[in-house]
Amino acid sequence: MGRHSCSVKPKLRKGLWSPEEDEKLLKYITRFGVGCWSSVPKLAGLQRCGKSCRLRWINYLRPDVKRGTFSQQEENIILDLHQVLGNRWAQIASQLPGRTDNEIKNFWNSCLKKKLMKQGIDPNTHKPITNINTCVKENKIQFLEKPSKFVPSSSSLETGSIRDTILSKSVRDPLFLVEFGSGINPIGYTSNILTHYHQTNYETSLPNLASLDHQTADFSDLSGSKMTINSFMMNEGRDSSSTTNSSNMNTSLSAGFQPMRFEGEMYQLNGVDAKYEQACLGQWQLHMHDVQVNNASDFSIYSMGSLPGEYMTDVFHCIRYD
DNA sequence: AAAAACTGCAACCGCCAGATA
DNA sequence: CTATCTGGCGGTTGCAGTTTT
Repeated sequence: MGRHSCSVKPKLRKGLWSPEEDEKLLKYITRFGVGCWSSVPKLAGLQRCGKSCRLRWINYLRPDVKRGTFSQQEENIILDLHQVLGNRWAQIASQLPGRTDNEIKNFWNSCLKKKLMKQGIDPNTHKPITNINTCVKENKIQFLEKPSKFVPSSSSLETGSIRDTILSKSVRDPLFLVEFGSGINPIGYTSNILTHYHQTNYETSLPNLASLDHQTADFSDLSGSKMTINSFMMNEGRDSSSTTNSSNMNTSLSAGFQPMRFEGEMYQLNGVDAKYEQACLGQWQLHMHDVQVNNASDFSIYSMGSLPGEYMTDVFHCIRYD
């Protein structure tokens, strides 16, 4: 049929191009220019199919091919265009002089995609990663039937079940769920949950754990249920340096940060206050991880919003995959 | 030091659309 | 109109170098 594949023909070389082959192709194109690719191998003395020659020229030998790391500007252009065009690499490449579709595709798959996901952005839609409603609809998760041993705070859970609360809340953090593999008893299980609270605009973002300020706090309720939260504070990917004191929760941040000042209650755990003074100038994130659930199937964390009296609630619920 | 795992990237594969016989 | 050829494209693979165990 109308399709062809160079691999069908015998005796043709495949794989990486040798410097000699490059030289032959370069010499040929330089002298005769780009024409009918199917005749190039024969005329240039190459044991390659025309398609392979074309690709080698376009992606590597072409004199205007720009190699090396992508600049921040190029990265931004790719992100913007991908949001509009999707995986139309050739169209994206046409807006970046010297860059090939293959190079952009590779850059996307190996770098940008991961970067977006770390920020909690779905690389396909460029929107915050899937919310719990989708997970529930797709039967990816299942709520434990066992009720919480914690008494939910009246402020956030006064109406409906915890499940309802979770389903109705707008999910800001793609990893706000405590997840357990099938067969794992959540009681006594230490997860590596990561969550965050984004002060300024509630955008979702996965934490960059490269630079963190760390502190640990233990909490327990009246029934003796305990959890340990190691919290990290960072400032939007910038290097951070801080000193924290878990007893008085005063935090000072310097080096690479916009100055931060703490002046208010940070969060409250199931009625147990964690007198964690906070507030800030500029963007910041709070990450919590290593949440150890000793005796609870769910718990909640309350964070204070940027406006007086504004509270944000994160409800965590132990979930089991089946 | 060696093996395993990971990563980046060049190249290949299969499909498609347009051109041509 | 149909068959074939060709170039273009996006998805995928596999190699080589690097990092981790």
